[in-house]
Amino acid sequence: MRRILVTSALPYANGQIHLGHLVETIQTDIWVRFQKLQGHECRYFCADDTHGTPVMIRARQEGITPEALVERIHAEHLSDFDGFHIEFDNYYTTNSQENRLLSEEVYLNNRQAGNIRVSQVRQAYCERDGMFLPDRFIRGRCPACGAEDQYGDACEVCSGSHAPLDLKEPRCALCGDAPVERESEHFFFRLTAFEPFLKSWIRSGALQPEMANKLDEWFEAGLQDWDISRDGPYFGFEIPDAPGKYFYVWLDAPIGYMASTWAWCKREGRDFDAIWRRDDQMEVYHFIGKDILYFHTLFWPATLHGAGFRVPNAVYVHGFLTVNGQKMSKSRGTFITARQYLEVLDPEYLRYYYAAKLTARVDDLDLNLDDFILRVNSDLVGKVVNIASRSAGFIQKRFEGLLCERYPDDGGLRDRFVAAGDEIATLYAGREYAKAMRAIMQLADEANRYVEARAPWTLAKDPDQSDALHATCTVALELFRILMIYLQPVLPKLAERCRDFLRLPPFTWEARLHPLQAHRIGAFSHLMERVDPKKVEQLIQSVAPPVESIAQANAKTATKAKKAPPCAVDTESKATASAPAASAPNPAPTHVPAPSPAVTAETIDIETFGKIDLRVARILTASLVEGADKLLCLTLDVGELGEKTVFAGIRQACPPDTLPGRLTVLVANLQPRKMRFGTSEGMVLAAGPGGKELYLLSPDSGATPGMRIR
RNA sequence: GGCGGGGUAGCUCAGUCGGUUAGAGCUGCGGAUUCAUAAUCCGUGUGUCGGCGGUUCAAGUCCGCCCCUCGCUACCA
Repeated sequence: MRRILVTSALPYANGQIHLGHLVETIQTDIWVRFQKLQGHECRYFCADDTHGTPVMIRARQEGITPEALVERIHAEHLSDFDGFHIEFDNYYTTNSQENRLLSEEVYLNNRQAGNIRVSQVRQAYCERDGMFLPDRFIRGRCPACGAEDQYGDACEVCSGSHAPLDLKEPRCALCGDAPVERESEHFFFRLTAFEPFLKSWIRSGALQPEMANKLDEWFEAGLQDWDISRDGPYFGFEIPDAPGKYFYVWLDAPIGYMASTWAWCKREGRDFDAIWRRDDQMEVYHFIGKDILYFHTLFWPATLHGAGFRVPNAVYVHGFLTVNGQKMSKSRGTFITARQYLEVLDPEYLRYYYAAKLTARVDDLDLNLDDFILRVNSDLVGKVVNIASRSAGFIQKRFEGLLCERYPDDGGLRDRFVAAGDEIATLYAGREYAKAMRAIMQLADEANRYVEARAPWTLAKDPDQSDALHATCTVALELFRILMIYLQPVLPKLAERCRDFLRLPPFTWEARLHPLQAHRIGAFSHLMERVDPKKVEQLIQSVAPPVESIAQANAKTATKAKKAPPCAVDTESKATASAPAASAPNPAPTHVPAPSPAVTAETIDIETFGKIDLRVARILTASLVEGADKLLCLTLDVGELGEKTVFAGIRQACPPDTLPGRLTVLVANLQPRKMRFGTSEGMVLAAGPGGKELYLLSPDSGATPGMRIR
């Protein structure tokens, strides 16, 4: 029996779990469940990544302590993962005593070994907020191209990068004050000293070949020592012997894997040292997204090694999730949270769909919702569940639920099913789930062909053929049982329902070797419903952004440089699109909520305002939009500009019959936006938070359609 | 700008060291069947393998240039 420890990356404690996180946790969970099914001891650990500036700032904005914020998010994350049947052995938090002690130990051991050095660093400091500003918390004019309002690290317009202190007219993203330069002492981990170690670790087979190539690129470019300290105020662990200095969140985040293990060890009475201090007791594997490769394949093994801990056996990297071919983004309406999905759809649909598309490589994975419906329905309901559905009835009605006394001659079909298990196991173990699913579906096809060829419905009409009927259905249910064993890692709940129906104890991989004989099954009931396309449509609607923000996103895109650097919204999706701990710890403003209503948006000059062509418009018609529950289709009379068609997300607030004849305000020069229902040629203005609370703007009487508003 | 990954049938993807008429699943279409959640079974694909050029007896598969796309990168992890 192997002893295996598995982790998936730590989700950041600021933000919800979304379908991108789930690529990773589902991939990991399938692997873990498979190993358990094989009879190995396999433990799955994860935690929330809680420290860093974004959490601190958000807590401040919500008026609560970071600890309270982190606790609340922890509960949300746990419930989301649970909803998708992710079975952790422990889901912990990096803001724990275990994590503090381990972080200190990792640091002190490294310091003892001479792997820590101290340097002075000049940084932007905001005197009003009393803190050093991470790159993404400084905004200003790009030193290269002069573009306004750029982040401290990179320009979205010219895609150049720069030092935060080089920004022209810099200001604090929190309060708007100009930051000052201030020098501070920082602690650096001597990553450069670990190059030989890292190179040999990589060659030990710890990485997929394409990722090893990526690391070679980095080696060629030259490693840099790693700044592991941050000045207070900072939500994190204070560094020993260095008052006011804190561990950078990315130092203690992966240590959370160990902390989670430790907490579990205490609970279960297991020996932590045997797991993390020696590498002969347990294999260790990390599942991560490609965005956090750097941390897990350079810093992490190096800090572990430098501190005298064991290093992971392998790091398995997956790609990003796209939705309908596009990166996840709120403005595109492709940003789907775990919660939103669970409100309308069965989690096992998604588990299967992901499994059907996951490989051992780092390719991105596309969730194509049309494909999703077809595939799940066809494979799971049409093929697999159908086998049971079409044979159980006969067993129940004709044989009182009893299978044949001895497993009948099936021409070697069952033997082939059993034998295929070896290859399927190899595919699971190698994370080639897509190939495993294909192999299983081929078996399902065979089973259906078998039933077809034996035509039980014909046998049923002839009393003399009763034995043949009994044999046929016994075989079909046996084949079905084997298929469900193979699918259990992916579909644990369906497998459970099948076991209830077949009246079987929990499956093991070995259980496939022993056919059911003289066994009484329970009554068959629907094991799985088909995906309802209406539900998928409902999901799309629920994540669809309001028309206004579509237009905004569109306008933003239009003004962006050709190589479209991420806009604020996109940045967020990018950060969260893949995995977990991801970009989060790198203090990105992406996790700071929109400005509170008490603060105005960024100041603009009159010229910028002048670019917006606001017009008085008369609403001619207002109609409901088929298939959309928030939209109204308006036709507007805009005087000299003629008539315009606009889709407005105001349906919940404005009964369409109250609108015709009314005057309102139109943004006339907004870039037209193609929507599923037609093209929207502008946007009408309304105030309020949305939903039913929306108030359409009107001009005073006397205004006439087409008048410019200024 | 540099580097890297992609671009193969309506959709999602395979295509090993270059080699017979480029494949699979799903969809669509035609037929069969009716036990089954309108499920199943049989049959059915004339795709400029992103574009152009080159190497070769032979290229989706190698080389060059270009286009599109995603990502990495410029003391930043």
